[in-house]
Amino acid sequence: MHRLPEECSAHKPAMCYNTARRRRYFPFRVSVGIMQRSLPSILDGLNEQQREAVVHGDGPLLIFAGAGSGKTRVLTHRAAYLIRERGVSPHRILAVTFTNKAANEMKARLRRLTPGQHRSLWVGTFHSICARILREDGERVGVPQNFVVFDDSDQTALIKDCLRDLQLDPEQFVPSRVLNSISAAKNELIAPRDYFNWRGGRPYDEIVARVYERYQHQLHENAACDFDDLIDYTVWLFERHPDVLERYQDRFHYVLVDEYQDINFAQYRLIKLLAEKHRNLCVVGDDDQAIYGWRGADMRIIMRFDEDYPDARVIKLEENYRSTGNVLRAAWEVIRHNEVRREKRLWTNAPPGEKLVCHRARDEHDEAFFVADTIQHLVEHEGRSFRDFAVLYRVNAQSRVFETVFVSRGIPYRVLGGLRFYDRAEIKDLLAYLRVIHNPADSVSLKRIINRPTRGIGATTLQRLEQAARERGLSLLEAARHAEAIPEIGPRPQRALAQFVSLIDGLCARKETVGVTDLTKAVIEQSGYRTALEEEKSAKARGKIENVDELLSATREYEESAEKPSLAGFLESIALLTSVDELEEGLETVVLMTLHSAKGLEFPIVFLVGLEEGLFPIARAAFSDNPMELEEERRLCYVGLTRAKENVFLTSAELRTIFGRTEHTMVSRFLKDIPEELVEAYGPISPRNITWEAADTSRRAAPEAAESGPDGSGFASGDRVRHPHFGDGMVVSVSGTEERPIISVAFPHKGIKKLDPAYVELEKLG
DNA sequence: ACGGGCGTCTTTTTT
DNA sequence: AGACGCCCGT
Repeated sequence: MHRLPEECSAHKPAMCYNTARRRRYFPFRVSVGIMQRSLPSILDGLNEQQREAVVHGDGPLLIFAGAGSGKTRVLTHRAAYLIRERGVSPHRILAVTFTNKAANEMKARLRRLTPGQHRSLWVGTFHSICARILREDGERVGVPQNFVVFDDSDQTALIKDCLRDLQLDPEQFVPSRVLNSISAAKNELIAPRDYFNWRGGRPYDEIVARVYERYQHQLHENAACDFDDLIDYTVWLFERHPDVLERYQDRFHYVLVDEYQDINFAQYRLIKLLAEKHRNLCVVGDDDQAIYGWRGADMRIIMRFDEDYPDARVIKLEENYRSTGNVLRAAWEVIRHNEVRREKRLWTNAPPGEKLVCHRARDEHDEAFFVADTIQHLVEHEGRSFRDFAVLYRVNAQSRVFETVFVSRGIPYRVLGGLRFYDRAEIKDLLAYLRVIHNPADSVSLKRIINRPTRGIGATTLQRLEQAARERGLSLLEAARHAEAIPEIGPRPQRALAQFVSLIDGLCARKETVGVTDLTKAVIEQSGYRTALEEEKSAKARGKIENVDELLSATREYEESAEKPSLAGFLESIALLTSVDELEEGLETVVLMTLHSAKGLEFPIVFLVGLEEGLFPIARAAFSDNPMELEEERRLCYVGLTRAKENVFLTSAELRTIFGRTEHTMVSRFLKDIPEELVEAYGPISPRNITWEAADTSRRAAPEAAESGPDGSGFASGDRVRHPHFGDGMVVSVSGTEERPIISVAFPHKGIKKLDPAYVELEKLG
């Protein structure tokens, strides 16, 4: 019998901080169900619109599915309906989701609705589906069969190499920014040679274009794709090889796409090509929940669906089954301020429920105390469990204070999206070994491990080796294999290299005969990795050894659950894992995550924290004169509010220290959008460790009451000022001493400037 | 070749 | 406040 992990850990008094523990490989292990006597009905319990969407026949269909309107249900029931009632072979259906978790959930539900048939249905994320297609047919566009997927850190490492090769100053051309530009181009299917014109031909763009070109070249040399390549190469495969496209078109008579509001141009193109022939394209989305514009998603795509397909059926799902009336009303009051949105409004039969609670804390510690107090109170006195709560924040950096406070209070919690298990250095090292074994051309991974653990191959040797590899057109491993022919490398490093090559060769020889777990074991032992850690004898090293052992249970788990386990499959599934995929359900813990990660999830009680101008909405949007950025922030707020089934707590801090800077804050404008009658306010509370009852007595009428302009400079947060050079801006904070205040002013396009009024003439605007 | 220590820089969200 | 990179001493 397989013991599910929650059975083991649910009643442990200790917390399961995910900082110490790997999360399970598969977020969803669907428990083996009892045999279905009779199939669940497909149409029962659906409302009129849902039913309409499910039974829609052929032709394009657009479903606007508001938050909590039963979207997943409609999607799965539609697939089941096609299979059971219309005789469509599941083999002919493709369903594209945003996360693996959503894909797994859909599979699990389909298993119940169409037992025995669900297996041949393709469900996956854009990236996993494309990876699968490229694995099959990628060679037609130059993608080798054993390609690897480069993650974020691989990409950055490679970009840095490219900058170095082109002798560009990484100060001037910040790797992460260059990478963003390249990614933006790839989202729009722009190839390196078109980049310069596409961007408008500034001198900077010419440089980026050269880096882009080199980067692509290097990816190719490494037999690697980055995330965006997976989509782009598949589109190119389809565009250049109509026979391949037709094969897939004929396979997938029905295409379903979830989260359509968050797709980018390349993904749009891909879906368009796939669905072109049969035109049975069903897309589901909600323009009010479009929150990925910053990474190339284009909500105009969903807005224009009915222009693209004039015969499209459009169905709106507006009945909400998740939240109370008050929560829904609050969400509405926020989102209705957006200009760019389809007309629609969620409604519910549910009672109004409790009011939202708002609290303005003194600083971020008090904010965390308030959240902890509230959680403890509700758990102790109102029968709530820790799993009922989610703390949602705008930026990951906010999680730390909550972690500290939760640890001290003994509140069990998990943080999503921080440092993932697979991002840890020791795990990445071992994965790099596996990747080199799988794909010897992967020089980025090889560089990572060539001297880890240290084996006498230092920076100088590596440099010489790379040089030789470049000159001879060899991969790093090939160059290392012939190290004795490189005169620049001394005899000692040559021997070390020879030994390293034979280590890799030995491991490669075993990859065909042993499973992933045994191979990984061999890597850990033969590479000397474990020995090196054991010799270190520090607490840190012991933790690493634990993680290394955890990796072995991950491979074991993979081999048990995968249909056809392989090294390639294991590596790929890790590369395409998202942070929510690691959210295991049913654990008795509070969950902390960003608002972005929370999309698609729901919790009885939600804390929306850090509701401050400049944090949420984030500074860039708050002080930008591009209203679209603010609209995206507002949608993010809408997403946060609609995660709650029963209660919402909204918090902010008067003083916030973040990234080592302390600043006075103003309450978020989103909070002010919510009508007073929906909100009750608590605070401010000054003594720490207050109890809920204490907070209760310090109830105040308005949360903004504590806002003040705290100094003698004549300037306060929120003032509009005119600068002789920068123009008009808004004071966002006042710091420094009372005699010598320093004022931070946000100027549109120019960012936030720290100004000393003693030197600059600042005119206060009425 | 290697590791420690110091200084600098960065901080939106992530498939 | 933390991560990272660089430089220096061993």
